[in-house]
Amino acid sequence: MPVECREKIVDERAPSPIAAALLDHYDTHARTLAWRVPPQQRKAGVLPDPYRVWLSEVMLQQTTVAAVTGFFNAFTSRWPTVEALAAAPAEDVLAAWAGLGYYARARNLIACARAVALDHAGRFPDTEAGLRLLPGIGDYTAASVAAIAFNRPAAVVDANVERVTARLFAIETPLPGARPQIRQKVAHMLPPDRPGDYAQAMMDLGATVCTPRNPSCLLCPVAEFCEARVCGIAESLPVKPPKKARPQRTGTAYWIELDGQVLLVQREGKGMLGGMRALPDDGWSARRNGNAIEPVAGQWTQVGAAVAHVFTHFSLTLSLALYRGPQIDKVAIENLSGACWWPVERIEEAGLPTLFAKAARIAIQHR
DNA sequence: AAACCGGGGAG
DNA sequence: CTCCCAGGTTT
Repeated sequence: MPVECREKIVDERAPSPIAAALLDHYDTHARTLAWRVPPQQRKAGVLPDPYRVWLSEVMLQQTTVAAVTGFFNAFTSRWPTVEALAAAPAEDVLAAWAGLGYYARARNLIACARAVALDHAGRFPDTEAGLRLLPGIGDYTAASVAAIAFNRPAAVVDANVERVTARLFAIETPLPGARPQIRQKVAHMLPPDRPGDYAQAMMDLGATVCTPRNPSCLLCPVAEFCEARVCGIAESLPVKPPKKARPQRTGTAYWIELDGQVLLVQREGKGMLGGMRALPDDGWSARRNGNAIEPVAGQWTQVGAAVAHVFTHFSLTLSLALYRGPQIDKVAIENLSGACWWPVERIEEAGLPTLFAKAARIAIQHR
């Protein structure tokens, strides 16, 4: 990198002109999102409901705005308050989460709602440290709820903020090693009067302008301060560690239908798709292929390579086997762990994760 | 520090 | 196809 690129563009001791420019841009270009208060109210100093901020932040963990919006609206319509969510049966909440992924979030969501309702009289802690103690709330979520819902001066660092900050200061240290430096920069620029808007302004910029590929530097409100842009290296930042190869696994799921009902199981509480309803399967996992052993003896019809599905750390080719009889002894089959019969006509309401929802769709076509 | 944990949209 | 997303928990 040329030496002149190392010169600081901004005097870090003064109130940050970067933050000021970000806030100005946010005031006119903020995204309209379901969990935000309307601009009119926001400018009048109205803060959003902490329950809605928390719920949105948990849903948004490693998940795009587009994927979250429908789930957020469904959850807040059905459970308008943290007390309502805390009082809901866990299986209802897990079923409502089906399709959103990372199901440990849903399990922690329930635990957190109940902790807030029972241990905190239904009020979310209003400090970063207090929030950080709750299940499913890590450094990022604690900071974001503290800043956005309570206007606390917390440094909010998500993947957007990492990218924006790495570029602004031309930080070439690979992630995650660069995080302490990034956090320091974010904290140093933080405007004490508007921490929540500052956090959201950074995230909006990362989502709409300072994008991973083809950033729109010509439209960027802080382009004049951006060291990476000056050096022509914006698109190459932040530097990320190399990804690992994804193993390919095979497995089988089993469709056992009798009298208009299909046999579902509830998966073990932890691990892959933990706690979710599912079709019985042959024990496939990220570590190994399934054993292809049918759960009960009988006549089966194979639907080979029915579903191709990609998880974070492995790919799965799921075969499907349909039971053809003879009539199953219901008492015997119900000995399968977590087994229950579910009406096929209401399969959409079972809350199957996407993998099994795909398999069910194929099974219904082939029965 | 590294592994584990979903799913979908963008390019 | 590859990349990445308002990360947290566990080992």
